Amino acid sequence: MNLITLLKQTTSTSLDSLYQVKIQPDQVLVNATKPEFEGDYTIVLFAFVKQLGKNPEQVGNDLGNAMQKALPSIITKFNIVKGFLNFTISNDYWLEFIKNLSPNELMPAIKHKRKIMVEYSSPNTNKPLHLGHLRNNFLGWSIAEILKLQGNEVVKTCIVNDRGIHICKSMIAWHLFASGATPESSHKKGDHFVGDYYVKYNDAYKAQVAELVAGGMMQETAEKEAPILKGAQEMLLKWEQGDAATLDLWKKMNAWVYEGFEVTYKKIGSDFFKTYYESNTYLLGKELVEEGLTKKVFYQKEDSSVWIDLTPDGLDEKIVRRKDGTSVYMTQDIGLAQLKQKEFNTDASIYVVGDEQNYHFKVLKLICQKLKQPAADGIYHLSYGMVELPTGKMKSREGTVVDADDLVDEMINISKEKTEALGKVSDFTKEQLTELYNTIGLGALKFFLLRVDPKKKMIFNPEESIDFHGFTGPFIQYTHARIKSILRKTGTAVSITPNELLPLEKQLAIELSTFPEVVNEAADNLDPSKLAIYTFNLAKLFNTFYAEHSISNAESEVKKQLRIQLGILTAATLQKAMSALGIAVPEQM
RNA sequence: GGUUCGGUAGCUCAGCUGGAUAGAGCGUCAUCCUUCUAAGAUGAGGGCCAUUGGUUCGAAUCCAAUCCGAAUCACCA
Repeated sequence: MNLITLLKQTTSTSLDSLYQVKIQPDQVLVNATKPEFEGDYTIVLFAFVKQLGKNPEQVGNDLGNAMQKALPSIITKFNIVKGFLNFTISNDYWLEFIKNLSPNELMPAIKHKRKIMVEYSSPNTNKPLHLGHLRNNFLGWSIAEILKLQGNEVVKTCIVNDRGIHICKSMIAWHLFASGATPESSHKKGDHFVGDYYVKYNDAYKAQVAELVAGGMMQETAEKEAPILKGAQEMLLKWEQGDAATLDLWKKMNAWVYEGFEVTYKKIGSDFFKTYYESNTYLLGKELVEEGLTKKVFYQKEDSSVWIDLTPDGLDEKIVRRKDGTSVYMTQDIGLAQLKQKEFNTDASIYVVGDEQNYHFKVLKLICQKLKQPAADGIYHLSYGMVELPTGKMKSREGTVVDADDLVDEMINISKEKTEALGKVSDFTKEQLTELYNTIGLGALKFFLLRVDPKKKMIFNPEESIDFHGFTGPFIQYTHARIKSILRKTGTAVSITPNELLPLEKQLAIELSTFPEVVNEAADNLDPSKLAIYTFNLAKLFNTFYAEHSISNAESEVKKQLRIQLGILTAATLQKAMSALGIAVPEQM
């Protein structure tokens, strides 16, 4: 059992036997003691002094004595400052902890394992990936790894948005302006090539609207009448009717995009167990509309469109089938949720989607619940904030985006420059160097995007390059490499014997002991930033320790053994935590 | 207008299930490589925690109102 839980329980039982008062262990607040006071853990007494009708000094003394008696091998002493009861934990307890912790078993599996689907990435096939997609991909990958670390089975999926009017826009632009050009002929990555035509469409559209307005047309009418828009709409219609030429063009252009995506995904390390294509799923959910009507969850208006009334739940009315019988986005999503449930039978399904769709997912879950879909309660939306530029939102069609490929390449280049300037890896082969640059560059980028609370929007300034010092991926990678360097010299065979613990040694042990809780917290909140912060704190603490105490040149052999073990455990914990963020840690850098 | 989310150091962010003197990183200034990797460490400076009121022994944290910003409330996806 972990120490904090033990302290809470013992507090509860001690108070019961002292005063015959029932206080649940959950109600007991146990904190790490502030450094300026003596002790390791603090129980806040105010919470129950009132209930007991005694002064804090009295309660603190009684409780302190009772707890020390109950846990003689753990609590060595206690003191009371105002309403705070500070316990000092015995060195033996921490020594045992350090001795028994295995680098291969840092994370005990949780009791209730689940099968969880994580859907992430969801690209559109009319443009290349940008910085916002990177946030999505890193979050999705990381939350999947965190859930796996807990012992869950995870299925990663992706839904590709490969049809619709926006796809037809780049198609019509290619049709009109490309005169047969291909990614090969223009030496471009396929997704970028197609994305260029999406921008070209938009430019042409704007020009046409302006022209119509200049000719005396109302702005609003012009926006509907622009010939290129008409062309795109016509293409969509043809696509839906299965027109062979249109489908050929669609397939050709999508294939270009997939080829480009594959390169990017490989580089950033995203993968999927199954990929769904909207062109296959956009008709799903039709039977569910019928079912909903029978169950009276949905109702039909005079024009025969079908709706659900969510006003009793504090939301609005929502359409689920148009009057022409076609389904809407929501209907598809309900259908897809049902399909995924049939195929994988998961306990929970996490959708990694931007916060602009908060409302959509609230409604989706609610409708699924009302339809009594088996997976309904397990729907979670990992909602993340947009990545914005100092000038505002990124817009693909305006071309004001930070391109994913460009940014990744830039990060790798910077890591190359910095590594070369430091000159610490002269013994590396060319392949090893390439791998190292990738590891560090991507590490910096991933950490940068994962270290903040997902639900907060973030501003990225392309003028300021992403840092390699301080609260960053490379800092943690560096700490890991440094420990490994020491361990290469000292060896890793250790035997821990009784020993006095210095404050920093104890602090390291305490920090290491909280790893499982942090993983669980990150998983429960779908928030990898909790782990990122933890790795930083651990690395920072180790660096302080490193500057203060020598490992290979320790005061005594006993100390050396102890510190080697602390080094092993710290390196392993950093490696585990970082890999759950999708970041590799090098042996040397 | 309704709903939701946010406002903490010059900048980027932690802390938010109420607890001791509000913490990091970057940037600024100063110190530390003949001893395990200086992508490091140590220290200084920097704060009406948006505003006002309330609850409480105790509020950055909870409640209410106000101000500012964002998203959303599509027969778009």
